Amino acid sequence: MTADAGTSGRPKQTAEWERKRREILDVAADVFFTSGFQKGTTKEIAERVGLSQSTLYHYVGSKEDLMGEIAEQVDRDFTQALDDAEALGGPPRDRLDRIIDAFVGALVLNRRTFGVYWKEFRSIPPELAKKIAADEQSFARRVEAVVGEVQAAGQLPADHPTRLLSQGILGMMSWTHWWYRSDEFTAEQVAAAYKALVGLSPG
Amino acid sequence: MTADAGTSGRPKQTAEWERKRREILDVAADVFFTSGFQKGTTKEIAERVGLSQSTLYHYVGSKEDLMGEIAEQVDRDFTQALDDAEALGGPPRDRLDRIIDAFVGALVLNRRTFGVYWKEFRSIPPELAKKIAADEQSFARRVEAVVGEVQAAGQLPADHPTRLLSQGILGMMSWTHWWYRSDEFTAEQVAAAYKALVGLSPG
DNA sequence: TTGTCGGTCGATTGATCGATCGATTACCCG
DNA sequence: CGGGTAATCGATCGATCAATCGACCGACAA
Repeated sequence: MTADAGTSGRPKQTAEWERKRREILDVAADVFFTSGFQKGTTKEIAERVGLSQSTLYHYVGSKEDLMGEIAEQVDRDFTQALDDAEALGGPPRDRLDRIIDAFVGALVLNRRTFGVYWKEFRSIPPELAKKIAADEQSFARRVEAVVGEVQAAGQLPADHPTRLLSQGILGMMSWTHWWYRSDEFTAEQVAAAYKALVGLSPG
Repeated sequence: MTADAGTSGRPKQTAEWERKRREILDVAADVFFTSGFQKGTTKEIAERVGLSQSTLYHYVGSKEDLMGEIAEQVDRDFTQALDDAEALGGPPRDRLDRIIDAFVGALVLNRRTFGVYWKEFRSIPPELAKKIAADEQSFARRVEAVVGEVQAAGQLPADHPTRLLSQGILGMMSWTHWWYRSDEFTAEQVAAAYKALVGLSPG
């Protein structure tokens, strides 16, 4: 991936170069979010960054690479949020509370990036997609484990499969990307409502 | 849309013709679901129905039309499910119960079609997309109204915006299309778990 | 038998777009 | 100044596909 290591090496301008790269990624996420991966053209991305279409390829190996890096970012955000939420320990219900806070927070902060991730999952380079799918599954399993503990503690209905309750919670949160507009509610309000909805203590 | 009423009229074979049309729509939904609207080719659709790419155009006006009709189907399913659920009346909580049952039921029954609807919403012909977006909004408002009543009845937390609770429930249900596999759980199990999760009486 | 017409196909067209190439300019180091 | 390298661009290539066109076939009616 990432047409890395050419023959003589990549530019040293790591300062400005990396900054521009970041900008390209951001713009790409926005373009893919509004137009989709296939319809969003490299020309549009390039021009919004102030480059010609061909110059874009000095910063990026291919259009697919762009998608790949966006997905990797989301992947990292997922696990980071979960790690943070679980690091503090405490009773199961508190951990689930924090997972919801962290997940909703991350999602609201990067609505477009997360949206691209879900809507355009098929456009991720196959190799990378495999790894990311595995990560996502392990993510789901970790959440499931916490939900299971909450059930055992009697704070969620125990007479239903843990997997279903867990998927319900994950879905509730994930779906936020579909309707959320930043001028209506804060991430905290959303998270608080979700926690209340599943019978957890409000934020 | 729907290159309808040409000059002299469409074929009379309404029997076989309509049957083939239906088959094309089904296959298209499947192709779009697995490959996406842009990547899924008319050639693939045609061949899976047993026609040549060009012959497909005797049954369909354009690729966009296919997408449009898939979306209209989902649109109808949405409102149908809601109408059915509300027709019986009764206390708010019962109505919300039935909405969840109906929505999850419809979604599980047509996973691929619903998935296409959400992932490829941008590919719906603009004119139609406007109408469908309006329908979806009115759908959301109707659910919101019921959720509000349930809150008023003290069966959902009242200290959170109705809209957020409603979106949470809708999201939980909608997301099902992302992970659901028919060989693990039935629609009833899923619906029951969702109802329990939001503190409603189990099915 | 012959004419019509629905259904079918292969070939082609036309447009879009990702990616490459060669040339030009700007910048830094000696 | 002057050589090298990064960054930029315009032009172009090559591939993909939706959509059209013209021809053929077979059923059914007169």
